[in-house]
Amino acid sequence: MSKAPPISNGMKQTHLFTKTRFEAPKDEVAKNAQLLIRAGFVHKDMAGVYSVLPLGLRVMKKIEQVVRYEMNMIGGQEISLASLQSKELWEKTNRWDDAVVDNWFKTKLKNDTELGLGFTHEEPITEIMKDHIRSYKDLPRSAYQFQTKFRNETRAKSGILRGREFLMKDLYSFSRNEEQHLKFYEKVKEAYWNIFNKVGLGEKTYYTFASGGVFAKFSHEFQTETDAGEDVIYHNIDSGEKKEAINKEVYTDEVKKDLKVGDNVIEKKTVEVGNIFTLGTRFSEPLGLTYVDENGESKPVFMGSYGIGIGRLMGTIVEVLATEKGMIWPESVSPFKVHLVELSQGDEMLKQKAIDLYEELISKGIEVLFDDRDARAGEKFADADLIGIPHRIVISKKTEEKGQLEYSNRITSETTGRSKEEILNILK
RNA sequence: CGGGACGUAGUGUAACGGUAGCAUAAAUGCUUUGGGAGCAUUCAGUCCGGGUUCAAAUCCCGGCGUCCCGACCA
Repeated sequence: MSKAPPISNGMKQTHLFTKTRFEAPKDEVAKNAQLLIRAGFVHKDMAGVYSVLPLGLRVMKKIEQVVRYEMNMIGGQEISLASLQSKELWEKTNRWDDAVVDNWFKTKLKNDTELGLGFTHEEPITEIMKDHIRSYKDLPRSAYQFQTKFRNETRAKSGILRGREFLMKDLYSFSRNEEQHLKFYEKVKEAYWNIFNKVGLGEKTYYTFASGGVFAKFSHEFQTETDAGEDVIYHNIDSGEKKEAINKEVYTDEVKKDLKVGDNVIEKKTVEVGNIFTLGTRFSEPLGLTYVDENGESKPVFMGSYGIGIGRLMGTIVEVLATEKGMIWPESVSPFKVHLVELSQGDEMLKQKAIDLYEELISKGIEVLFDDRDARAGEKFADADLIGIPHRIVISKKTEEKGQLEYSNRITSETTGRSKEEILNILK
């Protein structure tokens, strides 16, 4: 009896409060921000701070869902950590001092107690795990969240790729020793590849060796090739299928020798879309997160942390896949699956037919953005190209005469007359 | 944080120290209708605070804000 309200699968553009705009704002140079703002996906509040609007939020949620699935598959448990951070906790790991961490946003309670706005969460998650990890039998464990991070960057840039407030997926792992940790590390690596492949960035992404910190020779970054990026990596051409590279920051003769990389490399400009990091006991020791092993011995937990910037990922997808005409979303993260465009031009029968089709698609569980606006064809097509939904259906006098609908694909630009059944088959 | 550029209707752009204009968007009407239409009418602007001057969008000082290059990015 009870049916989910169909409204959540569909959106009429006459109802959507955001508008597209023809021109990009003059103060945005980055392609990602220009297109996302023009299409009404985000709104810039101030330098490095963007609010997310309905279409943009749908993309963010889709990306989250792709990431969430992979995190769950490797045993990650979703949580939500607080943004307000206590000074005392961070002093224990020597990360409160502005001389050590220069991008804290700090604030105060009414009684002058100092607080920070979380820029990462190793400390609080470690503190929490002290309540729940006692024995080697409790390990390994991992937990992740999607949460807004605050970083007081000296310079925000590249549109939404480097902001002061941004949504991030951060995963933390807890293992009994390095060996157990590395097993999980490899699983995260695979999960990350799945994620970047699913969101359409796999081909342009490189598993990159970067500086590792205290407990590991290297950390690993997933770097996606784009001119909007701020990192430089070197990819060994001889490595064939392997999408591996070395970050410029560690590209020394010694490292090249270590990784058996010759001089046959190409330089690429990239953006860091993910990272995986061995933390070892950097946090568990100062904070006292220990477990007891089989011999009754108390040992510090061996940790790792793994991040993916959700907003940055959205921006990178735009950078990599968009054309001059507009964005192109892979189906996995598109705000809607289909863009239904009606060109009824005052023909009530045709309009009703379009509405019926809209409702039918929704009832079949297909997400539809319905351009029911009373606008000219050119404007509608231009907006559809800008918004970048992968499948488009046009219903018009022309299609009516042929007894067909028109289907076109944003990615291939292929446009064909097809029956409704054929189209439903494509959308399956 | 160092250097540079800049700030004019919702958006994008003009204006020598002397009438703030154009385009677009928005509103109304008529025409038009498969790739950002046409005509007419309307709405709408000089970031903030000082100073110079008969007169400041324009020159000077301070602030705020934005972008770019660099540094930084644990």
